[in-house]
Amino acid sequence: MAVHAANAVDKRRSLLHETRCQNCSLSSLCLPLALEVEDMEQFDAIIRRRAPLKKGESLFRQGNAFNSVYAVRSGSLKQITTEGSGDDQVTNFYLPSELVGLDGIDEQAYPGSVIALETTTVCEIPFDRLDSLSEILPELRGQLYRSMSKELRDDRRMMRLLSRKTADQRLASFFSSLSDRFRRRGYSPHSFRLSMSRADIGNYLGLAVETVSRILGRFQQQGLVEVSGREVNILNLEALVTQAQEEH
Amino acid sequence: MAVHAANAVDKRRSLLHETRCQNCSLSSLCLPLALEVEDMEQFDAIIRRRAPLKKGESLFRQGNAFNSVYAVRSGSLKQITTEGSGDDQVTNFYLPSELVGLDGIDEQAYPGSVIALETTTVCEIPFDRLDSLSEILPELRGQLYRSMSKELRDDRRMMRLLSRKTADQRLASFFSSLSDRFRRRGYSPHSFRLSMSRADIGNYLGLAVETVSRILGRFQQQGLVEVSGREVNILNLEALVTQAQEEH
DNA sequence: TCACCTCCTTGATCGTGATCATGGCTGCAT
DNA sequence: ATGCAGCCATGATCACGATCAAGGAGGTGA
Repeated sequence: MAVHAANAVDKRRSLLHETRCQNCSLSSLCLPLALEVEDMEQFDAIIRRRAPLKKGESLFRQGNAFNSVYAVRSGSLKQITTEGSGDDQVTNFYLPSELVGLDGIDEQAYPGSVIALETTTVCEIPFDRLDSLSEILPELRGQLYRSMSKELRDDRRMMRLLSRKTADQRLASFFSSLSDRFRRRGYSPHSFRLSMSRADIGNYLGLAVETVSRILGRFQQQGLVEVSGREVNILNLEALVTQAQEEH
Repeated sequence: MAVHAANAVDKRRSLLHETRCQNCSLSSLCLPLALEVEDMEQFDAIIRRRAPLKKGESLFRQGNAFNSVYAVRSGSLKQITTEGSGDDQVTNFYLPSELVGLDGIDEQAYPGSVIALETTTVCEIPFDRLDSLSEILPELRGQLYRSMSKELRDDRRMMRLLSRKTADQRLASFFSSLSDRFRRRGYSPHSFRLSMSRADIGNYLGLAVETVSRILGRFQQQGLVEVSGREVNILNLEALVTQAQEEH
């Protein structure tokens, strides 16, 4: 009987192209990374898989009630916060294994819209259940604290970038950071495809699109990268990292 | 016997001008805000009061091992992150009831130095004990999540400020935000003393000191504020808030 | 009282990156 | 093929705020 029920669940999951945390290639980067197998099953049980988002679709909109956080499974998304009329700001890009929505806990509403940059799948994690589970799984709780803490650190780095770095340094930072994030996820750190437009990049880095274009052109002339549309080849990561960290 | 021990503790505390969370005027803003009386006693028990910091002294330095978070009790502090040689960046100001050090959890080291801007007292909260206590006190855990989430939201607001706002808007934002924070803490939202220098403000907002000075002068001419050294009188908070939010 | 130091203000000039304007490229529908 | 739309590149000009320079205000110690 219990077996039947379990099978039914499994069947539904496989129909939706879903797998379990235990089999997920991202489990070493994702929230349950510190969990033992039996604990991971408990965690897995609270997760809701969602149908893939198509490019341009939103996971949620700014102001929607906060119920869940989401772990990116594949694809990528951007977070956009709007203030007043038409003044959009890209505040984050999310890659696989990253957690989306943590900034909505406080006000019980999402402070920005999150939009898929390509076909993207996410795992939905209802926050009240995550919170309850974090009560009995100290490792999970610790991981949640660490995730939020890391996001705080990253934000501080971003503030430094926005307030003290030149346009060149910002782009160098952006590309070396992307390269690093891809590397950690097992992709090539040298060759990848940007899922976001130049406009998104510029908006995120506090630069005009034209500036992004011009500087990418210059980087290419300097032999740092090879860019063709959204295909990127990093030729000299070393130099890019140096460039990103240089004093004015 | 137990009574004696308790008295001894009380005595030591009062010698150090310390009180308990239960009597603290900030308890409605601080971490234990959601706790019942008996729970607050448990929380109170893990807190270590520290001798006041004098102006310019540091609570901890960038890179120090992370052991505790701190709640500001009185006074104020700034967080500074240094990269390379001499490139300092002020990434935060902390006022009473705010939590310091949450961004150190992830790497078990503080990502920036935190320095008193005036005579300042803090409550030290050892993080491992806080974590343990958050296991049995769901309200405390929730409050911790909310604190971090709020900081994330504030960071996003800061990013928007740094990447899209003019110098005038940044200062208008800064003053209206300060005013609001003072108001919430029961101080006058119209009249207060800045504990940070113009240089600190400029650094924090991504502006040169000269620009800060000039714009404050202009605000004064426009009748928005009255500034004399570090004494601030906000004459037209309304206009300041509008100014801060205006599209370019 | 004076010298000294830090913090702040004000003026003049310069440079980075925004803005405006245009044209090319790519993909897509018909 | 053709037209259209979104995205990207490049050139010309402009403006905001940085930087350089100098001087004033206020506090502190000899």
